[in-house]
Amino acid sequence: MGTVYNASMPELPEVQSIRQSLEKHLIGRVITRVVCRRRDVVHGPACPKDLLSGQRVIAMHRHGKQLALLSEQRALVVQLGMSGSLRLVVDPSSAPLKHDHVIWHLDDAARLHFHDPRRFGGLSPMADHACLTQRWKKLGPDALACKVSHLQVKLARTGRSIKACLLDQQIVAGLGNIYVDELLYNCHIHPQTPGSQLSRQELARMIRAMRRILKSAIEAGGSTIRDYVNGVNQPGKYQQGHQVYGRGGHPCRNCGQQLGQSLIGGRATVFCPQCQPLVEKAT
DNA sequence: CCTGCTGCCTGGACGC
DNA sequence: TGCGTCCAGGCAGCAG
Repeated sequence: MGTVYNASMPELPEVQSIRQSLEKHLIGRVITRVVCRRRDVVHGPACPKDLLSGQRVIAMHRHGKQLALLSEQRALVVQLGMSGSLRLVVDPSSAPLKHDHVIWHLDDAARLHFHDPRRFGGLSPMADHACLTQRWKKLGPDALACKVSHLQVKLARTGRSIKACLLDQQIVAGLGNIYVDELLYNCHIHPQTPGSQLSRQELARMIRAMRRILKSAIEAGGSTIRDYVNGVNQPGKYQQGHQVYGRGGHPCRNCGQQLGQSLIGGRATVFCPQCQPLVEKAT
């Protein structure tokens, strides 16, 4: 293998796995106390009530890569960035880890720890549910619910590469570097293809592939690149399904040609030059 | 408005 | 062994 990656890189499937693993432990619990060990991971106000202290968790939602804990009145958005995780800690004697920045104490004696060594993630308190709705309205639709017509409209007049477009959370929410590369490989589309050049048919194929790939990744519990685990310490298995990510310079599993690696849309990008040719289209 | 680029941040890999 | 350097990437902010 080439580069060994050292981050969990939570994208939609990983965030969904975390949500699914935590939901049953958190919903219905009252947060008795919140300990904020690093103020700067909270964006905006960080009073105990902003972090849901004294409130009952009534739901856990997800949009794209963002999670939200909801109480009766408020909400708290959790963004994992690229190294963030949420961990349910049941053993009352276990000490917090070095980068456990926020700890929620629950009424059943369990705790929820927000851990984020690189601090690209963070927490955003929402005064009410409407604020959360408004925040998520600014993002594109969740990748699992994205419609062909939406992509067609958003990409119609853009000059950006399809890779940059799919990474843009305002166009579609939930994809990161891993799943965009996997998706484009699956669809035989070169990552540098201008977004506006894709036909409705190609976009329809892309959306079907997006759902298929994300769903199987969720079923596999996400991708564990190095140390990713869901909320209750289980790793994912989808990394075994990766066709291109982390395989730059290795043979394509479809045609055998060496996979190319370059910087596209500001990101390290792996693709097969033979299976994903850059098609020049007359304008 | 649109787009691309920079910097934030840590720790694992690698070279000397 | 230890130290310095590079690199990964989501996202906000900024410049052209």
